[in-house]
Amino acid sequence: MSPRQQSPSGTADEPGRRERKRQQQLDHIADTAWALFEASGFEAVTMERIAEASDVSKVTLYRHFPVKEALLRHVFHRDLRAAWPALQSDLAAVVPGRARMARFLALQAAWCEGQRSFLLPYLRFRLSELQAPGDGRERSGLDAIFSELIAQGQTAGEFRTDVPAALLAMQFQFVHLATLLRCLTEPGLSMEKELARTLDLFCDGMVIRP
Amino acid sequence: MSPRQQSPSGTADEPGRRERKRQQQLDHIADTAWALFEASGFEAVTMERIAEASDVSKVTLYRHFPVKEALLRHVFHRDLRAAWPALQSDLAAVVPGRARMARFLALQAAWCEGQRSFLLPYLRFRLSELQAPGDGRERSGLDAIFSELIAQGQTAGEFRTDVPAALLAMQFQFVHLATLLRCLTEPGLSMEKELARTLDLFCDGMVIRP
DNA sequence: TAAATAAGTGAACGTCGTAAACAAATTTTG
DNA sequence: CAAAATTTGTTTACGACGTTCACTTATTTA
Repeated sequence: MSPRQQSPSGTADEPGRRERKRQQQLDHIADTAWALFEASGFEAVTMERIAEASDVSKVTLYRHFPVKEALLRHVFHRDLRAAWPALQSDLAAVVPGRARMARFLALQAAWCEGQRSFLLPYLRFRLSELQAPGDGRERSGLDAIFSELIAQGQTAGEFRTDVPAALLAMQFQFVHLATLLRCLTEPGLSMEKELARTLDLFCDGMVIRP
Repeated sequence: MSPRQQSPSGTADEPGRRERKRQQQLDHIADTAWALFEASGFEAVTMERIAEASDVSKVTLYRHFPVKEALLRHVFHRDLRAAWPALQSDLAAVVPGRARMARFLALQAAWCEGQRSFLLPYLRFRLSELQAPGDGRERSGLDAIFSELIAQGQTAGEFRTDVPAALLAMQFQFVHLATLLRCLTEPGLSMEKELARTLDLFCDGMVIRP
């Protein structure tokens, strides 16, 4: 055979056969788990059953997904990556800053409404892993997005710059998660309205001013 | 024996022998656990070891404290109850609203600095049980305090009233917890300064105004 | 005094998540 | 191309976790 090189093309984005099989394996396990969740509910499905149904050993399953919630994260993040281009061009049509954030939250609310079933355990998980921001954990797509949206608002002169965008984003992410959790646990709340209210409160503050 | 009545005195606050022994038992277990935590660190101590050291069966331990973190909560809440009167008279000397909240946070920061060792697992726990506010869970002392402080600010005309005090308190509690967690995980941050900054942000909002 | 209630005990069980030792496939290196 | 190194996966076993069940003991209530 001719000695072919592994990453010959200009960019180094060719994952290699091993990495490709790995991603396949990940997707396969996550999809299998998702089907089980839909059949029996998230809580009722055990890791052993997922391993069995995906036809991998328990140890292998744990290597890829240390906790059950990570399976949800895999699917949700894959969805987000898929929806990102369309989302981005939609946002580009709105002026940066507060208005663009409001638009993003409205879109997100609509998406979340369609995911009510497994959103609660996922948010719990996100909240618990949100605690140690600096320790090399893989940052979710969301905080990167918030950071970016807020930085845009700062550049536009609309948002204060005495607090770093990353810090503002972290604070906002907590009230954001809190709001979503409230909508999921308290019945009859509109996610869109509550998220809009949270954004207003975060922008205008609690103190009354003329 | 003469037929003594159980709760004869005007108020019904006489706990009865059983309840008294129960509280004793709770304190005894929590204190024993605390000693173990200080000796070996929170994570390293197992529930079995706590049961053994307190000389109660594992089932009994789990009956009183379903999770290890509940032991921390017992001690922390006992401390808060003990410190509450002094705290309250201190706060009464400051004008209600933002200034009083700032004072409370400063006091709390000082207290937290002395509790660094086991504060992190406790805050994680609080955050996780904070999710379902309405489902009959025992509310911590803190959210009641925040609700009260914020309601005072509303009465004084300083805080907006278009959002209920309870909702403002919940939102604030999240950014408050987030700030404490950040101070514990990132080294070299002053809790007092960061909490003050969080309060300022919550009061004034993210948007720049003249 | 008798019945109801609450707290506690001991043993056993199934699940969870991990560690150790080992096998197979794929890069990398000589 | 073959050998070594790395990655991926499996089997087995183990300790901790949290719960269930049947059973004692103490207190409250009738």
